[in-house]
Amino acid sequence: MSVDEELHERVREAIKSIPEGSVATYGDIADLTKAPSPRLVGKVLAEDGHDLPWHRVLRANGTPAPHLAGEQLARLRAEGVLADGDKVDLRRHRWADVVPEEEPGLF
DNA sequence: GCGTTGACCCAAA
DNA sequence: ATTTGGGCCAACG
Repeated sequence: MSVDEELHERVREAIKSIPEGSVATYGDIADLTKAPSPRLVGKVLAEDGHDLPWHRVLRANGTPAPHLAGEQLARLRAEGVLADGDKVDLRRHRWADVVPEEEPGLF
């Protein structure tokens, strides 16, 4: 297995792990999977994201990617994730609960 | 090796 | 809030 393929799988796994009603940013996934860059996450989704809950992946500011905005927002709305216009409340829905990162105290 | 093109991110103006 | 510019990584011609 090449490193590239493992990364590809890790990214997919991470996205599969996003619980319903929660969302994550490309940057978060990239960080969790140790991806070299968030762009790679986008590429993976573009190529092999058809069977993944890609609609739970948003950009850093809480807005979905331009071309998917309509579909993505519709799906999220169906899961109970309401958005103001195109922006989703990351503070509310961001997937940070089950992240295995060490928590430096609080705040 | 170089220029282009992305489901990106951030800081500054 | 929007635009601009820089950084980022991989794939393609």
